[in-house]
Amino acid sequence: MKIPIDGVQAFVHVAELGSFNRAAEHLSITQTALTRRIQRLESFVGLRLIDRTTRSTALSPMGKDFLPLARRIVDDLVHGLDRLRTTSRLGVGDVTLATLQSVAFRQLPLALRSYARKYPHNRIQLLERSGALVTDAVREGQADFGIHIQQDANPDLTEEMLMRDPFVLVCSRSHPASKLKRVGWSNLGGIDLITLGGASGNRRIVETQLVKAGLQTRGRFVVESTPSAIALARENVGAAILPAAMNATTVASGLVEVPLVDPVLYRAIALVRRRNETLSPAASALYGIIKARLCSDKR
Amino acid sequence: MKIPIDGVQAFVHVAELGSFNRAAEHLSITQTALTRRIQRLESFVGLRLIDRTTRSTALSPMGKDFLPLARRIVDDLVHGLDRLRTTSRLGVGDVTLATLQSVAFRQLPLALRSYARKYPHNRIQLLERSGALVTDAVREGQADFGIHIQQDANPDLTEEMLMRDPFVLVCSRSHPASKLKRVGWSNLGGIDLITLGGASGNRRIVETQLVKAGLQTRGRFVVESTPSAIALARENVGAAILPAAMNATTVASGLVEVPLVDPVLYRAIALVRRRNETLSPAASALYGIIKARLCSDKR
DNA sequence: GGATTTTCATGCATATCCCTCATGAAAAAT
DNA sequence: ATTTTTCATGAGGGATATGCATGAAAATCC
Repeated sequence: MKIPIDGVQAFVHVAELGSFNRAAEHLSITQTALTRRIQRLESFVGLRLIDRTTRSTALSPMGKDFLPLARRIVDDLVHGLDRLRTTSRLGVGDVTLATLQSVAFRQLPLALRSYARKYPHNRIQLLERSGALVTDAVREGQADFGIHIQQDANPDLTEEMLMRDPFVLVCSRSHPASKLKRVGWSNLGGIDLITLGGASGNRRIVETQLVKAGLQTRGRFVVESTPSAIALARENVGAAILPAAMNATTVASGLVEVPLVDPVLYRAIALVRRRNETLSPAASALYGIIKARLCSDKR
Repeated sequence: MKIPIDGVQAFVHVAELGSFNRAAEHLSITQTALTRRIQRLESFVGLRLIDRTTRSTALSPMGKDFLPLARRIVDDLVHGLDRLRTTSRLGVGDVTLATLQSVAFRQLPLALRSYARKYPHNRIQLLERSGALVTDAVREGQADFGIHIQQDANPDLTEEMLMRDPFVLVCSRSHPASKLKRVGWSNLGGIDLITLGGASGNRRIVETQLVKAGLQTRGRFVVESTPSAIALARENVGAAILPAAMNATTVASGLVEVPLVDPVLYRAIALVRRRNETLSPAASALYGIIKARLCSDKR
C-alpha cells in the first residue's frame, strides 16, 4: 500500500484551518478529494485522526499526538523540494572554480563579472593553482570544475577545449630579438632564456620543445612565476618564453612580444570537470558563460 | 503537480544501496518503476539528483545536499505512520479512567485484570471520584471516559448504560427488619436509617425516593462513605440504604440484605465519554472490555 | 418552529497516473 | 568478441484519485 503523503498534508491543513472546506480551498482541490485523502490516511493508519461532525472538526487524541510530526514532515518535504526547485530555476548556489593563475589574471574577470550580473546572489570561490594542481583539485572534488592546460586524458575527467594560446618571446625593446617579426625555436640558441619552472604547466610544454630544437632543457634563468619572468625581461636580463595570453606587453611597458614559430606552439586551455557528474546549476551556468566568453575570444 | 514522495523514498534507497536494482528489490517494485520514480522526482525539482551510467550510480552535488533531508523525511514518515498503525493494532497507550469508588471496589478489578492480560504494556490510571465529579473529570478531559451514575443528559457527553443496581436495606441479623423478605419504601417509617451524604451520587436518588414515600429527607444517620455505613449497620445502630452492588453482606459478616420494593429503585451505572470524540485505541479496548464484562454481570 | 445555510460524506463516471512486460543500449567481465 | 550486468524506454492495462451531483445532519435565520 502506498504512503498517503497527500493525506498527511491534508491532515495538517485541516488541523490548522479547522475546516475541510477551507483546507480544500487552500490546497486547490475539492472538498470531496480532501475528505477522501483524510479517509485514506485514516484507513492506512487504522485509526481516526480527526473527529468531525457535520458542524465542527477537532483532532482526536492520536491526531493531536501526530500533528507535530506531520507538520514537520510536510514542511521538510515542501521546503526541501522547493529549495531544490528554486536552485534549479535560478541557478542559486556556490561555485568553486580551480584555475590557473594566468587565466585568472586575464580572461576570467570578464566572465566572472558577466556571471555576477546574471546571478547576483551566487558566490564564487576561486582556487588559483598551477599546473597539474588544477586537475587534482577538480578530481578530488575541491572544485566544481577547472581551467587548466590540456594534458594526458584522465579517465575520471572530461575536458573541453577553450582556446589555444601561443607562446611568444617577451623581451625588452632594447633586446636584439625585439627587432624580429618572428623567431623560430631553433634560433633561440644565442639568447639568454627566461623560463618558468616549478609546478607550472607551461614548463613541460616549453621544455619539451626546447629539447626538440636542440637546446638545453632549461633556460638560463628559471623563475617560479610569470610576474618574475616579466620583471627579468623588463630589465633586459634575457628574453622570456611566455603564453601570449599573459599579455606581458600590457602588464609592463617597454616590452615587446615576438611570435615563436617553427612550430607555433600552443598551450591548450581547457575546461575540465569530473566525468559523469552533473554540475550544480550554479556551476553549470558559470561553465557555460566561461565557455561562450573565452571561445569567442579565441585567437 | 503531486508531491513525489515515492521518488524521495526511492532516492534514499538508491543513495544507500548504490544500485537501482537492489533498491528496487528492497522496495519490492520493478527496476523500471524505480527508474520512473527517480525520473519523476528529478523532473519535479528540475535537476539531476543521481548521476548514473549504465554501470554505476553516484549522487550529484545537489543530491548529496538533499540526501540528509530526504532521509529524515522518509524516516519521519515511515516511523510516524508506523507508530500510529501499531498503536491502532495493539491498542498501545495509557488510559485514564474516572470511576465511582464503589464500582472500583467491586466490579472493576475483574475487568482491569482481563485488560492487563490482553495488553500487558498499557498503563491505567484510575481516578476515584464520587458523584458528579466523575462526570466533571470526563468532561474536562482529565479522564478518557468514566463510570458513573446516569444522570441528566449533558450535551457534551454520551452515556451507555452498564447495569442497573438496586438499592437494598442492609441491617444486622438482630435488626427487626432482617426478618423481612422485602420491604417497601413507605414502610421505612419506624426504622432508623443510615444514609449516604456528601457528594455521593446515590444520595440524590435515595433522598428523592424518601421524600416521595413521605419520610424525612435525610436518614437519621448520614455518613460520608459506604464503609462507615456498613460499620454502623453492623453495630445495629440502624439500617443502611445501599446499592446492592456494594455487597455489604460479603464485606462484613453478620449483615443481612433486604430488597427494597415499591418501587424497586435502581441506580443506573453507565459508561460516560465525550460526545463526538474518538477514544484512543487503548481507551477503546478498555471501554469494550468493561462494557462486555459488566453488562453480562447485569442482574 | 420550519426553512435555509453550512459542512462533511457518498455513489458514480472519468481521467490520470503508475506499474509491469518486453526490449534497447552501453559498459564491464569473461 | 561474446556474455553479463545495469539503467532507460515504449506501450498497454489496471489501479487510483478526482470531480460532480447529491445526501445527511446540525446550526442559523426569520
